[in-house]
Amino acid sequence: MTENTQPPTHGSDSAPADLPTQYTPADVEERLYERWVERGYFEADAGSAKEPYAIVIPPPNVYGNLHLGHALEHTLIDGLTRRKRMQGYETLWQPGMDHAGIATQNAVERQLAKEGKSRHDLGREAFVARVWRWKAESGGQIAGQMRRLGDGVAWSRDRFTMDEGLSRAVQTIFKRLYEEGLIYRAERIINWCPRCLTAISDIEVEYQEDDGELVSLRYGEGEDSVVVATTRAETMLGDTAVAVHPDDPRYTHLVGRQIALPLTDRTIPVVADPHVDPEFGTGAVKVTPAHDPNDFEIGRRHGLPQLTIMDENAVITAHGPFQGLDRLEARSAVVAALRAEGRVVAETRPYRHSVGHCSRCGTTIEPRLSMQWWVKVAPLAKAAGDAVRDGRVTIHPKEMSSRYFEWVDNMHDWCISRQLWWGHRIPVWYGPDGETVCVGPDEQPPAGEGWHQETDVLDTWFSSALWPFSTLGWPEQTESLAKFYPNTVMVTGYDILFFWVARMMMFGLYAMEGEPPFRTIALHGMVRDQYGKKMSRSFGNVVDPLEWMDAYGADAVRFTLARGANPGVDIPIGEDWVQASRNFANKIWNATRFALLNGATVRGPLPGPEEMSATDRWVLSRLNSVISETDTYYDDYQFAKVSDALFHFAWDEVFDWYVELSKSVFAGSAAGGRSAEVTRRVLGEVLDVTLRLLHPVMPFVTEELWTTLTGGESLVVADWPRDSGFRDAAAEEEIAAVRQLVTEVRRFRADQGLQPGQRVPATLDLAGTSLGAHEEAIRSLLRLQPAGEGFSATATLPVAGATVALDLSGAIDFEAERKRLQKDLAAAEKELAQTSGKLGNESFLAKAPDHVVEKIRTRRAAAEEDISRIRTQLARLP
RNA sequence: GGGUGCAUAGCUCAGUGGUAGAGCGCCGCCCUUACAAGGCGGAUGUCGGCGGUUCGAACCCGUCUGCACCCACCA
Repeated sequence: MTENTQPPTHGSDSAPADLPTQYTPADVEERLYERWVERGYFEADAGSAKEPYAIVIPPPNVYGNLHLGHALEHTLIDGLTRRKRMQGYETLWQPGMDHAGIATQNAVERQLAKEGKSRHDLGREAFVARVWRWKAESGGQIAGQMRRLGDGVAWSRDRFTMDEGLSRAVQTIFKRLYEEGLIYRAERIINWCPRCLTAISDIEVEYQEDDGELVSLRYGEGEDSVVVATTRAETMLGDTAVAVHPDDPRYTHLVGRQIALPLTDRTIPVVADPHVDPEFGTGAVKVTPAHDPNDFEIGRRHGLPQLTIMDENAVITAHGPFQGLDRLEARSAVVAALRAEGRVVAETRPYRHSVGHCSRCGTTIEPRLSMQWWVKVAPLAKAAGDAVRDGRVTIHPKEMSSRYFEWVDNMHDWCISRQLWWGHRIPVWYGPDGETVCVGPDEQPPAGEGWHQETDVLDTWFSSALWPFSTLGWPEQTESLAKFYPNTVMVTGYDILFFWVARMMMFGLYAMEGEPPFRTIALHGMVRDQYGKKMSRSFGNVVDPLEWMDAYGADAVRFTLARGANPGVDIPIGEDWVQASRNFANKIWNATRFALLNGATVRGPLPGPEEMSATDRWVLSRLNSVISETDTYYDDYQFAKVSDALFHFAWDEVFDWYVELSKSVFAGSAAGGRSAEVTRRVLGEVLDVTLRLLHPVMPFVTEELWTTLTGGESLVVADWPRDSGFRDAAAEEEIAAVRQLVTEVRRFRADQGLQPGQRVPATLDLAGTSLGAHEEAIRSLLRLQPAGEGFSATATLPVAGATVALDLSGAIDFEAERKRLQKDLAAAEKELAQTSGKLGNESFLAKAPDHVVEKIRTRRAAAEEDISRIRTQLARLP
């Protein structure tokens, strides 16, 4: 590794030609990642005396693949942890995966379906064994993708929500909650997915506007009849009442009476319930307590029977002609039957309304009465809200807090039981005489005739909620737990604020004696396509990050994502943008290559300010500003700004100007006394620091270049740069003047149609400016030739206090120049008028702060100068 | 029905009171010996509409319009 670390000597022909002219990610990524892992850089030592910095990975679903959203999340987490590691923290990026109960089970069931089998053919045990086998393959894929991305995770600590330790954690907390009455079993209306055949929680239901039909039905006869409306006509078979508002005069005569329910031989009561909105529809509501959550509540209030008319497949079980029909078939059949009886009032009407769908399979949810396990969330949610309210936990960006509170403050009890096979089986045993025993991790389940374990498993988010401490060994009081809990930051998408973040807060605070699971929640947005559209399989705009990494390298993908990552805001990304980042990586590569070819070095102390030229002092002044800026943005999770600041500093300042200005020094033509030695050292310094600053976001290309440039061991364990405090405003101004001069003359050249490479005889009068030292550099950048004998200027440009006289050999296009100058003059005159207007305004002078007035004065002076300069130039034109 | 946010260059977005910015795209000229995945130069905006506050508004206030998202047990 040290062969190519000797900075080559200037002028040597054996300069490091071993660096190819283009950066090829495939040549370095795998090699570097292997090296990092082998050397254990990413492992975290719980026994270390260093201050801890811990982030847990939002565990990817084990059955899945990493998509761009993961790539974003991992880029941000990796960036944060790499920087902190460089800053000397004991850094843990905890890896792991989630068993993703329902999603994984569905995926494996689909697989089985292809073989013509169902999970019931295998039986529970064999099915679960099969999922485990599949987990081994699929999980390996995800790990591979993470390595490709460069994720600096502590692989030795890899965890899985279903592994033994985490299962113990689940059992432990379940038992505690159960014993404290915070977990209970109750029969209620739940969201039932008739395809997945399980209950799901409220947040697993996605509401969509669906087209349905609203049917108005007449119940009862004559005076005693009432019209109700429904979009789910089949549920009328389970109606056990009609409800009206207590104060509704239209129905007072009916309250308490029985009316006939069509299609059945039953009569049902009319009840008065304040829940009914008299303004809505007819002001009368059919009540189906077993199939609608509202009706369930009304039924409870009035002691109504709960009549279940469908089975778990949403097939009608009620006897009669509808038995055996699916709910949708039954819907039209019921409407037809009612119509035949003249019960349908007016025409049915198309009706767009919000309908719940299973977030896993899209099937329409069927509210269903059933016995389930619940977490009583009120006390837990209260604590979770308070931790943010009192500032123990901070949410970034803070606007997202309101969403968090909205949910935490209005949370209903959490249905945690799932009628699935893949997941943590609920540790409760039922006895022959109706006993119920909750079994802790180290306890033997009750033995004997008639005992059996609950068949339901837990909601997958139950174990995810323990993630920040279960991964650290809880319930054991491990060294890791002591060191890395609470985690420093939770980096995740705002879409799982409710699913996951709020629940980690609840369980973390509960299990860890009031210590929240993390200090800060940093929320990122969703990755979208280049037009800002959501990526979805059905729309066909989903991108596999691996494809882009193959084509442009991991750094390019990472940099693109980071550059778009404004806190909490969605991130559009297109392939063009990844290309642009790849170009940036290549630019860094070549700038470093240039530096190496010219003997840039990091050895030896940095020369003192007095030994350096203004160019050197300028770039170092800027460098230190950028270090400080980078820190500020990182500490505020402003990844877009970090990336943007570094991009512009590196490209626009270092590569475009410092490197260009140094060329004349290396060419040995710098007459202004710039020392090549000093320049080599400063260039080495600037690149060294810039590569360090970029490393968290672009780990591969920076590592490869930095080790070559400095001979250092690795950027992963290198020190993070510190702002030395060095600033040189005078040098910054001086270089700004050089840039202005060069740019303006270039513009003139371009306007005159001069070939960029064409050398033009010229004199450069820098008297009266402080730019004397830059003469050679300016000449070289502007392709100016020394003016020989008999030089005669055809164009003279006063710029930035200097004068450039050029011999264009008669090629000058005076008209074009006159036009341009006139345009500039107009702009300058407008500026003068504007600034003069302000300065002539009493109120402005009286009320504006001094620095603003001063600025306007400066602008006016500049405008005046410009005007006289341009007039001079115009006057010189023939 | 509530809540939050957004409307700025062709596209995607920064910019919270003092001369309108970036990336990509576009136009022109160049293979100038680190890089054509490059260099240099250029064009482009009534900062969604209307009012108000202010010496001064993309920015603060009101209002209108159009989007987006979240929450909610509207038959």
